[in-house]
Amino acid sequence: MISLAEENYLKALFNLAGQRGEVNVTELSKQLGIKMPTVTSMMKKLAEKKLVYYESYKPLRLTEKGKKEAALVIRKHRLTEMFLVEKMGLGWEDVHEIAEEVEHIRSTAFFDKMDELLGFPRIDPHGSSIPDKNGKFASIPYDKLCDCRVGETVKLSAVIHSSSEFLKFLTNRAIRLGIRMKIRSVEPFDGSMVIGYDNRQETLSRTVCERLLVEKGK
Amino acid sequence: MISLAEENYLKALFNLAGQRGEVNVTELSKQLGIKMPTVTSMMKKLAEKKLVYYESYKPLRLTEKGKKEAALVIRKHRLTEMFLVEKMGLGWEDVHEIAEEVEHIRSTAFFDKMDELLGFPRIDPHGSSIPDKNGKFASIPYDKLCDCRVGETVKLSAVIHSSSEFLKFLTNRAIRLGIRMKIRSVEPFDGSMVIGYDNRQETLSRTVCERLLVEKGK
DNA sequence: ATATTTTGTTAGATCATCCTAACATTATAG
DNA sequence: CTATAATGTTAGGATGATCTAACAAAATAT
Ligand SMILES: [Mn+2]
Ligand SMILES: [Mn+2]
Ligand SMILES: [Mn+2]
Ligand SMILES: [Mn+2]
Repeated sequence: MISLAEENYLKALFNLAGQRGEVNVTELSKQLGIKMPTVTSMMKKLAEKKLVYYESYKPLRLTEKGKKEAALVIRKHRLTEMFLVEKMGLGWEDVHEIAEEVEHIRSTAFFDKMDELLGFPRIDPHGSSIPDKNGKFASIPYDKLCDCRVGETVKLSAVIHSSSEFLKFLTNRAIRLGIRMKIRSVEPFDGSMVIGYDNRQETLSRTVCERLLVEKGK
Repeated sequence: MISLAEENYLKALFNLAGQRGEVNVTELSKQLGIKMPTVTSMMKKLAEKKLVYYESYKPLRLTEKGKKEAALVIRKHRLTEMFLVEKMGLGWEDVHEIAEEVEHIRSTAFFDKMDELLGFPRIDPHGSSIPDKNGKFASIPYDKLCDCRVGETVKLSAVIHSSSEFLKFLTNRAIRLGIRMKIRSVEPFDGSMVIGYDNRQETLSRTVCERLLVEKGK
């Protein structure tokens, strides 16, 4: 049995593990807002449960079992977000906090029903992929908007998971998933971009452009 | 802040407190499946928080604050059950267990949205009253089916909250809220009743009849 | 190559929730 | 009105999840 606290550690490990699949204690500690000694001792416990590979002073890695369990929590989180937006009419900026709690509900029937009512969606309201029941991801390789060139037209497909403030900022500018954006210019000085979409134009800071994931040639 | 465990104690206290409003440690312990010494120490904690009146060897009573907090948990529980049945298509026998977990979600926006989507229902799928946002109940005085006389026709309005086995038993016999039941006869021997409803007739044990709440002259 | 900084671990404590064993009080039955 | 049974409390301990202070190892800078 995996506790609520353990589920949050697994999820954070999964989300922080990049390509290399390695996470530092410091990073994980910051992500969770939990002090390092607490993280270390939890890592030892998760290692006993065969969910994490742990060796002193080495980076943390999830085992296959750990990855699967993490993916199942992420599945519950993202299905919840999708359900809250699609079936309950909440805004994409309001659902993450609620999902952070609902993801720990144990009843699989509850989430299976959400899945069914949603028509088995493969992406959540922020454009992230929803793992299947076996914890398998269908990950689409997006590009960051900030890595695109002047003149390109791209489709906004996902936002890097973030605060409700960021999502409200986007909503205020009518920036939402699916829109086509044309890169009009890039300020070499600070990396901010002038973007055209719909019938408008906005200057977006580099910080913003790093969090917008797009598909080229779409 | 009221913890998940505390919420469960408050809810159990509220549900066990009859007219007299008093609950024994033994009863509460049995209801929650938690040993008596644990209950005693939790009562001391809830007393410090002004949620319960506690004196050694005296029956337990909720304070007004305790009643309100309990009612708010019950509100979340019953709204959830209603939502699961009405908006998600689950059976009335499947929702209690899920609601037992969902009731601890802290987001009020989540439950307010359910309430709104349901059109501000006043009863849950088992016929129990849903408290309002201030924890106020509109309690309708039901009669137990077993207290009705031969020849009476009554409307089934609620079932005393119970196991999914009981609810499946009722469903298997097409017994659901709203049906009219006519008491054909009562077996003096064991109190079982022969009941006519729809176009059928069933003999229901006293145990069953004690759990069916009806309205007379409806 | 050493000194300093950053990162991670150990030791020891707290708090919440639960338990069992032993004891105390209250209620009930002869 | 005692003896017994039922009910409730105290004492002491376990586990899970967290913390701070002190120490150790690894990385970095001079
Ligand atoms: Mn989220
Ligand atoms: Mn969470
Ligand atoms: Mn219920
Ligand atoms: Mn509960």
